Amino acid sequence: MTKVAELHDRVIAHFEGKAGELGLTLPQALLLRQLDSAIPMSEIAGKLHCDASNVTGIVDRLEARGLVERRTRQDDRRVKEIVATTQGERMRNRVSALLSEIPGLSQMPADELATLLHLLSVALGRLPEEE
Amino acid sequence: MTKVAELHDRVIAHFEGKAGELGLTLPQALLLRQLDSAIPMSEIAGKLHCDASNVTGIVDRLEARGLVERRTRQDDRRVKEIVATTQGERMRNRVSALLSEIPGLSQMPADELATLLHLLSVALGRLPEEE
DNA sequence: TATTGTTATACTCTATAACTATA
DNA sequence: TATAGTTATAGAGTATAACAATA
Repeated sequence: MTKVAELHDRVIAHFEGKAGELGLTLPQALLLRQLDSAIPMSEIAGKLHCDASNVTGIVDRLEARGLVERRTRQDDRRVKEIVATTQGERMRNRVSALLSEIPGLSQMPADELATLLHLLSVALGRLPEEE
Repeated sequence: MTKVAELHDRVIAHFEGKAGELGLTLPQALLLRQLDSAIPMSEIAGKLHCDASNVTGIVDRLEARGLVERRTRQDDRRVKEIVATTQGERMRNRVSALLSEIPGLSQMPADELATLLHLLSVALGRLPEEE
C-alpha cells in the first residue's frame, strides 16, 4: 500500500515544515495544539503518547519562550496545569490553521473525509470520534 | 480542520508504533523503505528531506544490526551505495506491510484513495505521482 | 503507600561546519 | 575546485529509573 505511505510522508513533511516556519518542533506544535484549556502534565503525556518525563522538557522550552505557563492546582498541589499565555494562544491559533492550509484537503467533501476518519477509527481499534 | 489533524495523529502513531515493535525508529523505517535497489547516501538524504550527515548515523545503526551494507561505487569511488542485506530485505518487507495493516484504509475504494492522493499532490505543490 | 512531576542518564535524530577522499 | 561522505558539536526528543513533594 505504497499510496498510503505517500500520503503519510506528505502530511508529515507538510506539517513539520510549517511548524518549523513558526519556530516550533513537531512535539512542541502538537503539545500546543492540545491547550484549548488548562491541562495537567500527565494528561498531556497521555494525549501525546509519550512518557511524562518528556513533557517536562517540552513544556520547559515552550515556557522559556513565553508561550505557556505552569499553574499549580490548588485542590491537589501535586498537579501542575499548563495554560497557553496570550502569546501562546496566538501561536496555537496559527498551529491549528496549519493543516487547513492544505487546500486540497480542505476542499475535500465533508462526507468523504468523514468516511476516511471512520475507516481509520475502525482500523485503529478506537471508537469513531466526532469533534 | 481538526479532523485532518486527527487523521495525521493516528497515522503517525500507528506507523511509529508498529515500527517500534520491529525495533526500528521512524527514520530507520523510512530509510529502509526506500531500499528497493542500491541507492547512494546523498539520494537517500534527498528522499528523507534531511541533511546528508544524518544519513551517516542512521545507516551506521542499520549496518550495526546487519540490515544494510555500504558499497563503494567503482566508477566514482566517492559514492557509497546502500543496499539491504538478506535480513534487511526481510525487515523491509515487514515495514512495507505496516501501513497496509490499517484494515480500514486498505479497504477504502481505490478511486477514493486516488482522489485523496491527487488532492494532496495538488495541495503540496507537487505533480501527481503514480507509483 | 500511591501519585505527580522532576532529575539523571543514555540513546537517537537533527543541522551546521570543518574535514577527508575522490573527482 | 567541486562533490560525497564523515566527524565534531550542539540542541531536541525519547524512555527508564530514582527522587521530592503532596496526597
